[in-house]
Amino acid sequence: MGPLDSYLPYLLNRAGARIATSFGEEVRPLGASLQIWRVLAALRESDGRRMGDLSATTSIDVSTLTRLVDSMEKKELVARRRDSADARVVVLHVTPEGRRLTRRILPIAERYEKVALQGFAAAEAAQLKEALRRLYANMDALERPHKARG
Amino acid sequence: MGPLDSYLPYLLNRAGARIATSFGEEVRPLGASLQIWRVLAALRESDGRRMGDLSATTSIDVSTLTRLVDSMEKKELVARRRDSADARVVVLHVTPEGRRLTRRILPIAERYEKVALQGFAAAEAAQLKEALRRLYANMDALERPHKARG
DNA sequence: TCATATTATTTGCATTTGCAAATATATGGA
DNA sequence: TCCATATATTTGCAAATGCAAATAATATGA
Repeated sequence: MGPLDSYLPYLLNRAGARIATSFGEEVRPLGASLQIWRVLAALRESDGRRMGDLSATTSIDVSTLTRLVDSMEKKELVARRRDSADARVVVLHVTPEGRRLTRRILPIAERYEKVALQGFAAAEAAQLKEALRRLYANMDALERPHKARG
Repeated sequence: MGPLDSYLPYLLNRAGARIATSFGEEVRPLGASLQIWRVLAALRESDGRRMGDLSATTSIDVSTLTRLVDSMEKKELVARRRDSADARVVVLHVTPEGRRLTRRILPIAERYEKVALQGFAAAEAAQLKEALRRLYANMDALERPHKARG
């Protein structure tokens, strides 16, 4: 392996960690955290998702998610509901308070996207995103067979 | 903000998390972890780095790093040494045992790079890496002034 | 229908994490 | 020299994390 800064996982982690840390600092004064935002963003995309689904889309381990959702329920940001069709399933819904917080964080999130891609032509940005999707999909090849991914 | 899967920080985190989780599972049987690997890889690039430097290049918080290095010392993978010129500084050196572990992990790391970039033309891969470097540098714009980055 | 396997979520528990404060050393003036 | 400030690392402590086991409900098949 050559120099670190041509090693893809390194570059990926470094960029991701930097955004994550900085973003976390910014939303903290709002009583939020990066992980809280991830859940809210996933619910904003489609409300009433189940725990396992949320875990897959947020990349938060499902056991960690359970406890994160506990805390979010205490803050009245979301509400758990048992699925009527399949009682094993728990679905999450945002509350008005959750929507309010989401609205406050959204502009920050948009700013991050903008700053991160500063100096990128639209086509370059699109290319980068597509590459990240491809890369993610490529990892299927290493996944242990018993554990599927969304 | 549009759909999650066109939001860059989301794509970045998702790809990074997936590689990280999978890689972590693979090196665990070797008695290592992703974070241990990050430190070893940084030292492989240049041995005898100080804690703050290592923290910056691995994206591991320096207080976390202190304790990680404690555990790595116990495993005899690295050795702390006080800098003779400036006694505040601690520099880290790999031990033979550390080099042995590094050699065992290297092929795994190389495989990850290969798998992640499967189907990418060389030029595409180079482009992606360059984009990640640019993106990282772009984050300077948001960094609070007092806190520099390497 | 009963036993067994499967799927979804939570819990137990030890480890890791990261902010803030503490410690240790260094540096640059009065 | 002494004091104030800056820099490097560690520690205290509470919270977050993640694996494995436990719990709960459903589906399958004899």
